[in-house]
Amino acid sequence: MGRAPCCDKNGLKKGPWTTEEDQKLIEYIQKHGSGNWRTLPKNAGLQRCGKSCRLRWTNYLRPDIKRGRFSLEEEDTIIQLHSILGNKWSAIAAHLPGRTDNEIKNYWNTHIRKRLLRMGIDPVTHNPRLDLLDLSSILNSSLYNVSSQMSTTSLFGLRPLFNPELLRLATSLLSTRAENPNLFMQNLQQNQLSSSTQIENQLTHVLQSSQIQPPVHNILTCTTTTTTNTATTCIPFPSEPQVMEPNKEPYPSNTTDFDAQNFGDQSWLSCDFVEEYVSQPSFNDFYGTEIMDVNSSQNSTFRSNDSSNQNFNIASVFSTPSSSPKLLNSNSNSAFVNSSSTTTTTAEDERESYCSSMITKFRIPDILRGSEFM
DNA sequence: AAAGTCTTCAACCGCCGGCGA
DNA sequence: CTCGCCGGCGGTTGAAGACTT
Repeated sequence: MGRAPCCDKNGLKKGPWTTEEDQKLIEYIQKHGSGNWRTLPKNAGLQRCGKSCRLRWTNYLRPDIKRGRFSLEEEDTIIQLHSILGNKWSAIAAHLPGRTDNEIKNYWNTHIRKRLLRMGIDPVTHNPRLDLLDLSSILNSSLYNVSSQMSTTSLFGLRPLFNPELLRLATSLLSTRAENPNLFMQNLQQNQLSSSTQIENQLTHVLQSSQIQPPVHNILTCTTTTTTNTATTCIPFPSEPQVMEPNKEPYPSNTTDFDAQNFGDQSWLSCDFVEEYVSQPSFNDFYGTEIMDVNSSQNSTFRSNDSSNQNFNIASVFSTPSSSPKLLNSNSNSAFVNSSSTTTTTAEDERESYCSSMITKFRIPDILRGSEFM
């Protein structure tokens, strides 16, 4: 049996709303509330179907709707939530007060999604697009001096660290963050150490299951590019967390390509897949991500808003290629933005850089920092 | 200045799940 | 239990404006 249409469409207006129609709808809802959408248009004197009225109200006329460009923080949140929730726009919108699911969906499709694609990130999986990466150059480099035993899955996406339960908990955590930031931060702080340890254990397990010995006391690096303005996230692994002093070089500054090196007790899991890599305070404020900025000018600046934050995470084990042709398949037809440091930086570029750093940092381990996941 | 192309986003469409009769 | 209604959701469309040639 076919379903009856939501409303009789005969004689009902479609298309853009006029200001008069808007006014009628607003006045009616202010008086009577937004109860029965089916009968609302008739009662309000509108030649529209109830669905259209509801859409107009929820997506445009509602007084609590925030209009205007999305802030970096909002973008940040959208990307994070999308990596967890996928295209659950209403769920994402629930975490962004004043933004509608439709608006977020549009913004994703017209801005963020395209930007991720330009940066070689699959907007669906939030992983680097392997088809755009020159895998041979990566595998032939000194990256993970462990021949080819590590699977690309664990190599790139840390997917093995993910499981549905973690996803559920991550969602829960983010809800907590939105609803009660204080509680969220409290939970984070209470569990920093255990989280850190357990993440390391998980990674160790992954490595072992891949028949790879954990690179204790060695620096595991990728071959660096000659691109300027390179930044790298370094993760002590698996030694104890440590604090990097600002402007203190964690490794020889004149080294741009270092294979397994021993730096005393410091063990680093580092990566420099990304070239344009901008640390963003907003993100660090929340996740406490530690970023090591490795400029070819030999200034290795450790950026952290909070020097007391001794957290380290396994985030950004893989950063994202955004500008270096070396890492992308030159035969690819995909659009490619070469945002070298000599290029004039636009607002969009900045967002792209921010997006790059953010999306990279928001790998699974960032989520795992939350106590609830352990 | 005009034509063509691209981008944006409000609005529509169809499907789905919850709920009550 | 089944059916129909309703609200909500995600995917898609297309008009309008912006941009390029």
